[in-house]
Amino acid sequence: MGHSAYIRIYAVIRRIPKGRVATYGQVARLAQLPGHARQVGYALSALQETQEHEVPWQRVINAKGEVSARSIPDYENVQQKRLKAEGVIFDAKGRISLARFQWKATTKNHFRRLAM
DNA sequence: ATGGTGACGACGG
DNA sequence: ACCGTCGCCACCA
Repeated sequence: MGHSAYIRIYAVIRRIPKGRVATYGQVARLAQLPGHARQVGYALSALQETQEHEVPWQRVINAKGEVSARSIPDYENVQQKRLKAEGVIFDAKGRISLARFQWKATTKNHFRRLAM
C-alpha cells in the first residue's frame, strides 16, 4: 500500500466534521481506494503508535454503525466516549444512526482538497 | 515464498 | 435483523 495512500486516508479523515462519522469504506472511496476498507483500519492502527497527529480517528466506524472491535482491550469504550463527547448518540445496542450522523462529503470539496 | 490474520463490507439465507 | 460466507489485500512470521 504505501506511504502516499496513508497520507490520503488521513487527509480524508481530517475532513470529517466534529460530531459526524464516516465508515471505513466511505473513507477508502474518498481516498480513491475503493474496496480497500480494511486498509483504512490498517492506516489507523499505524497512527496510534505515532500519537503525533491531528487525525480524528474516533469518527471512523464500520458500515453497521458501530465502533469496531479492537485487539486492544477496552479501546472501543475510549472511542465511544470521544464520540459521545462530540454529541454523537448511541442506541441501546451501541449503534450510531448513519442516517443521522454520517458525514456527507461533497465531491466538489473532495477533489479540490485532494489537489492541494 | 506462503499461509494466517484483521479497526471491512456485500450478499444470501 | 442476525448470522455465516466470501472477496478483498497489506502485513507479518
